[in-house]
Amino acid sequence: MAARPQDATFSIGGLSKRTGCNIETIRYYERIGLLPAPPRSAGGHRVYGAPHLKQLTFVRRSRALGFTLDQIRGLLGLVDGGDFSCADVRDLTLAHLDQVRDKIADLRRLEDTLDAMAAQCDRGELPDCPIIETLFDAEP
Amino acid sequence: MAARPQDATFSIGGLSKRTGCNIETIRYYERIGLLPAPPRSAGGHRVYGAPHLKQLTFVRRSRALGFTLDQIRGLLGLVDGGDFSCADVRDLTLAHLDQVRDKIADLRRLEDTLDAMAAQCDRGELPDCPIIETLFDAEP
DNA sequence: ATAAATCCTGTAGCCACTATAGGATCAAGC
DNA sequence: GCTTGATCCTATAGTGGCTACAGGATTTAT
Repeated sequence: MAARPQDATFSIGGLSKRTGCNIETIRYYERIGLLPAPPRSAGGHRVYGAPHLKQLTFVRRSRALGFTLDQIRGLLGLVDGGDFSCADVRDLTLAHLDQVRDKIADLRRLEDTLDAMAAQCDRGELPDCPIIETLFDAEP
Repeated sequence: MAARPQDATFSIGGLSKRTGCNIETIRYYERIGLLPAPPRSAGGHRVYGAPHLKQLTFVRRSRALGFTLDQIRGLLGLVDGGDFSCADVRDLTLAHLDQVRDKIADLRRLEDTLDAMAAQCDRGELPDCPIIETLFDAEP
């Protein structure tokens, strides 16, 4: 019997290369229960397969989308439960989307303020630095 | 002689109320050298005055603008040096502004992706959850 | 058989705080 | 002057999400 590709196994280094996830981070995820502990070789090395690759990809992709590890745990719990509802997943996603939008709004305000500060400086030839003045004076 | 208002002193709690900065955070800033250690009362309580209030305001305001504590240390160093150049301050501000803009761009991409994912779900009546599918599949 | 690469565990560090525990001191009222 | 309650003190540990060692053991390639 030829080994099918989905039966392939690999070391933690292999998993790291395939996912772009740091080795230390993989072990960290296992420690905090975000990845299942894989079987070990005779010498104690971790041996991964396709399901681990899939789950780690899920975690990394979710992280890249800004989900916290706790939110990801929630998503994985829904998936693993089997009978998860699509609506639950959607709710989690929308809640996160709201957070992202809030953050963007915050940063935009920040951008405006910083921009205004730098612009004041542009006009140059002032006795004191207007940026420092702004920072020292209490309310915006 | 009547005490002028700028000679007023206050406890750490007073400084906290005046700046909105947590007491623990004030002590933390002192520990890491971001605020000078104030004189103490006979019993060992910290006694603050106007200059401390001014500097803590500076720190909090800079934090609110997203500067890291290290950047703030840099700004304070420039100010304390006395002969700081306005251009240096401006450079630091502009560098930070760039970082903020990068972050906004990142979050916008995130927003788009999350939005698209949620929208897929909206169309409903699918066999499997499209969000979960998306997260499990490798590249965006 | 050996050398180099990879792996193991355990611990500690990063940022910017926040939260406790277990006391000491202060300000106000009587 | 004394008591009470609020405030203060230090020291230590925890948060999230990793990252970076140290000091070995194992695997892989030659």
